[in-house]
Amino acid sequence: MRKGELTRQAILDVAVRMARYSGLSGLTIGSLAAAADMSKSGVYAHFKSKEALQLACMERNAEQFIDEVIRPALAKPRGVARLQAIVEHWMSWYSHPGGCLFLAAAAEFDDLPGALHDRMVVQQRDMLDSLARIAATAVAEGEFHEDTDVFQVAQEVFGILLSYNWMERILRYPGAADGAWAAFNRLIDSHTD
Amino acid sequence: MRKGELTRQAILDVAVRMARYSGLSGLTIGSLAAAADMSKSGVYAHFKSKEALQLACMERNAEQFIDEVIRPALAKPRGVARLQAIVEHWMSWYSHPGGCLFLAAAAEFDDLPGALHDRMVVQQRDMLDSLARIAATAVAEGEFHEDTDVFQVAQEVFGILLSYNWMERILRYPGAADGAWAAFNRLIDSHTD
DNA sequence: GAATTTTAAGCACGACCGTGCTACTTTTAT
DNA sequence: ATAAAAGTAGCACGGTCGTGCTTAAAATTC
Repeated sequence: MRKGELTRQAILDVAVRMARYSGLSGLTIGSLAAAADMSKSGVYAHFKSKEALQLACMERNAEQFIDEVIRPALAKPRGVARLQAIVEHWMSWYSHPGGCLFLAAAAEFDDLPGALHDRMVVQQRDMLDSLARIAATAVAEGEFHEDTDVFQVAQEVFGILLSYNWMERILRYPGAADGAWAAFNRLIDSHTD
Repeated sequence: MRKGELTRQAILDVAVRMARYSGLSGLTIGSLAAAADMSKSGVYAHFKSKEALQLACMERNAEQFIDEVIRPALAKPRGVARLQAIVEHWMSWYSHPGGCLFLAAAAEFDDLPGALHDRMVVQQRDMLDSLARIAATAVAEGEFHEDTDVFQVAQEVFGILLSYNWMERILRYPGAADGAWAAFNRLIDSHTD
């Protein structure tokens, strides 16, 4: 019982790493088995279907995101410092080899029905909510104006992150990070004055 | 000779529409043939390979983008008005059924080598350059400060567009458009004051 | 209208897909 | 140590993939 869970996690680690390159749909059980040094049926037995495997990848990826982005940010003091911390770690997150699986999943399933789509939307909403919640601490601490729309802040911060991702890893534009921080600082200023 | 080109274009129209949902990798010749009411080999004969078909889709999509986004913007007077116009049409572009093929391609090929990746990067760069070039007209017209970094503006505008796309079509957040325009206006203000 | 080129379908190929079943080996519990 | 359970591989299935070749129909040119 314990051994099984162990290899299951090992498989998932490989699967997530592969899916960052090929996407969740591009992931195949055959190539995954080869990469994990197992037989196809050996891998398959751990997930009752391909869709279950894909969903498990999404969950595993979300756990990693929490570990690498959310938790480090929550360790910082509430307010702007925490907001800056999450942006910082988020930018590092984007530089994972193969790219961000959240973004890949969003592009893959954005207009297709199904369980994968639904889970993806929930995860995206959770990520946005994390940003909004942290922005709210800046309001509570008196750093942001009382009437700040924290969802607006979340949307704009997310935009900064997304365009950073594009400029950095697709266009390989050297000024991507500087540009992102400049935009971020102006955003903060406009809400603190 | 003429009839062939005609059906080729018809096939491409269907292909692009399908690829908006499934992505360029998810597009298969079998399903494309079915959707175009042709045999697999009939479709295949118009493109010597799957990769060629995918590249042709990218080109066709780019043409449409120029027609629906770039050209309408260029019809507006140089400067902020033109910048606002391109954002407006760009936002409409994103609401195509299935989503934006540029974004899908970027997510699919961002870290994979090959001709599709290379073409995708060029197209993304062209889009960014269009934004920067229009921002430059705002500088030339004296609306933006002399020392404005037009690539910085392009990056930020692109971020606004990307996050709008996410909020609107994935999260279905009703305030997405308002949020995007609020961010846009603040961006303009900070460069004009 | 005849000759020729272009377009499309039929068909077959090897490969790989997701999925199950069966049998054997390894791990766990007694 | 033995019995039970869990994990893994082998193998086979129907299906679809991209790709080519061959042949009939259609469109174009003379």
